[in-house]
Amino acid sequence: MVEQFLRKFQRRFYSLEEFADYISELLDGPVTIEDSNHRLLAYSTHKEHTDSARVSTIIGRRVPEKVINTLWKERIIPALHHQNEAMYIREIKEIGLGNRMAVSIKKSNEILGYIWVLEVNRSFGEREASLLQAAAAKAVTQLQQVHYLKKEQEKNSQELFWRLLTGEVMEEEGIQNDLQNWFSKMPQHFSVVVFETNEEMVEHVHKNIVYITNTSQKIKKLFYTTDRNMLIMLVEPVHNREEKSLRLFIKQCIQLLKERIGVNQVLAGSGELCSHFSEVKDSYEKALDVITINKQLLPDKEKFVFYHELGFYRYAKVLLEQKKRESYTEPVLELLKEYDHKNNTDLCKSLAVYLQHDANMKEASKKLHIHVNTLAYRMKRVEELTNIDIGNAHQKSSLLLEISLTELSD
Amino acid sequence: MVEQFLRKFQRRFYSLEEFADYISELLDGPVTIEDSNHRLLAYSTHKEHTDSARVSTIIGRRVPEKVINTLWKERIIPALHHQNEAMYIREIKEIGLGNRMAVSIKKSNEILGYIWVLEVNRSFGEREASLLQAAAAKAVTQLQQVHYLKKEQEKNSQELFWRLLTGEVMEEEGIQNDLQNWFSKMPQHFSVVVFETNEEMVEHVHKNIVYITNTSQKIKKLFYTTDRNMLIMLVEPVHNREEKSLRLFIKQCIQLLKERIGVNQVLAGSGELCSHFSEVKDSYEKALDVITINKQLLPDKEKFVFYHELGFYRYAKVLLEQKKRESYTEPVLELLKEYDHKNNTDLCKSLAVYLQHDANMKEASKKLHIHVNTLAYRMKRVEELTNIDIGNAHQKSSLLLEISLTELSD
DNA sequence: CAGCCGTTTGTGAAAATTCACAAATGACTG
DNA sequence: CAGTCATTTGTGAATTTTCACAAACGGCTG
Repeated sequence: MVEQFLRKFQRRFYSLEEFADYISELLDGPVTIEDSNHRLLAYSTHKEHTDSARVSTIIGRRVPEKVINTLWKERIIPALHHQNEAMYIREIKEIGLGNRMAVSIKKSNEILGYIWVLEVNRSFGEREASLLQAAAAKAVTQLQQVHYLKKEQEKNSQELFWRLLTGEVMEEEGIQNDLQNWFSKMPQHFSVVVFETNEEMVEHVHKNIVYITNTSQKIKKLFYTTDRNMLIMLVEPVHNREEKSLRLFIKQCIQLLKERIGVNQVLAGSGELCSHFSEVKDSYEKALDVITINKQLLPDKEKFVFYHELGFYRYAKVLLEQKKRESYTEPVLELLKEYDHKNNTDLCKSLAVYLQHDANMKEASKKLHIHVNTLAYRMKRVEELTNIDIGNAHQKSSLLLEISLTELSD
Repeated sequence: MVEQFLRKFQRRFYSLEEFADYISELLDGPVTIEDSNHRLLAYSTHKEHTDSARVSTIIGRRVPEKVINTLWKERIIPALHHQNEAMYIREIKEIGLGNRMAVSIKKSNEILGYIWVLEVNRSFGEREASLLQAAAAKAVTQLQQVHYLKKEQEKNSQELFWRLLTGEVMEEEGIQNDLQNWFSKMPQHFSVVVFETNEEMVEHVHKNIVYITNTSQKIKKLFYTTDRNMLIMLVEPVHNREEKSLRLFIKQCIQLLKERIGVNQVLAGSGELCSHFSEVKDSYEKALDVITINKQLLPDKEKFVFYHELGFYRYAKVLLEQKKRESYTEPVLELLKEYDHKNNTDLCKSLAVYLQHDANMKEASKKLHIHVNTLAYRMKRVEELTNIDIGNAHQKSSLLLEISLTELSD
């Protein structure tokens, strides 16, 4: 059936809008065409009512993040990626999505975009699915030039970005000009974000991060480039609570990579937010520092996002160097380790968790799955054995530092 | 009168004991002769009863520390130092000291020792004072050879000590032999203690420290030497609670220097306790490290005694280096400082004291002389302004570290 | 000068933490 | 195998800490 409909598309369209309207007429429903990042490319004018998801998409010139997330959760987008046929999608009330049909626009397995048609007048069936599939085939040629232009732009942008990253921006004048050409509105605050994956799957993971970034509405991607297994981006938070939205974006990014493509080994880090392009280099280096620490943390530890969150970890390198150099072992921990080994106890870990939970007996004991009094007893024991005063801020702080350092893999 | 009694001492004494007995007969009371460090040199045999202070001195072969301290507090020892005449001393019940007369044995202003005579049979008056003064004059020649021998010994001991300090002890065999000749009983545990004074008064201060050390019964001085404005000692704690007695000794030493000669600028530090002479070098270096930190601490801060007490301060050097290098300022503290300056508030100091007092509102507020609720309010304010979570162990620890580092003079 | 805002202090109730004590367990020992 | 010792858990009372609220203060501004 598809073959016969292909003929219907053997004509020329002078714009994507015209193409959208044509499909709309054929299928008798509102049509939306998006690029691979769910940015609006074209939409049909159609008299009939339209669902709220489509309205927001058109107003915002992109599919709302919530809608994209739901489509992923419902396995609709993955399904569109995997198949060439058009898909019928039942309404999803909570995101204002009515019944519709969708198809992905693919060229040799690469996603170029999507076509959506709402079901308003006629019930969609086999016939409409085939029609849409034919439309998608035609769309490939329509989109390719857009796609090509973007790739060209990207190349230029990456060159510019590297100049910022390496601090090769001495001729402030020139770069300012370049940048003014680049942005319609100069970004106010921005930060370098780096993602690092392990060697395999680099390309796949990077593609997905870029996709997530492009569809994220918490931040705006200004530049991006890659360096071996690292993806480096300059991003601008959209909201006023800048740090927060940036943190949210990074956390979500890692979360989505896990959910959507099952990749766990992605580390991320952000440099400090800055407002001058001369600071980009510094932000980049700080982002790398964050990643370095995250890499050394135990797997179950909450990872850092910003450099200023590192606290004493920002000294980790020189501290570990000194520790290695002087071969002095903190006597308290040494003694406890010995005692633990000899008596089959767990004082060391208990102390660590206790300190990591801010000397909060309740929380620490919960974490350790022991009774509060048990922990209290152990801490009293620790005090007796090591002769430390557990209510002394300096000692506590020093021990926590020492414990944190020994926990770092090196 | 003194001159006429001098003739009575124009004879030869074949031992200090004989000399003591001779004085005892002349004055009709028990006699004790001590060296400059209140170590027993000789005592008369005398039938009459003797006070408990004298008994303990003879049993322990030295004047008990408590007695010495009281004699200092009562300004008796300083008086003996300053005058050449014999002094009458009223009984001091709490240390078991009966009425007695004393004189210092001096050679050109250097104290060589003391002679004590108890008043038991006859009441002492002018005549006895003059007799005792004459005895002291004679004693000079008696003690000089003891004194000379000791100086000789010291020279050899200092050479040996420097070999230990510089780790030039590769030929373990040889040094072991030397040491075995040196000590009747090989010391079990020992530590290097270093005192540092500012440039003026070095000699005076060092003399006093050595005196205090020699009279201290908490520790035994094994070796000592000096290096510019530093006094370096190897000491052995006498009691089983070794660390404690060593700490006590050092604290007391500094205390006594303040009380007795009004010197405030003395810094001290101990290395770690060790039990092999090959560890002496390391102990020495650690003692120097402790002093370095103590020197950098704010004047009102409690000073450290042992290296293992330094906690994170042991990393101070590399941390300060990195801070200087990277010119990154902790944003939380930066923000607070700014706010304080603009609004004439005291959030920075409040946070510092709060953290230094282990997040204990009551203690911190007491220290700051403000109401508990005021501090609570300020801390809430800090949280709002800087967006930190004050109940987070890592943040607290990091901030305390950062604050402590900024407080170090560099 | 009234009024606002940020700050400080006081009060007392509510919530939490700490502490003492008892009992049970289990490993190790003479 | 009884007994000791270190450890764990439970209970409830004592103590401390936290929190909300009111009131007052002082600098600043319209």
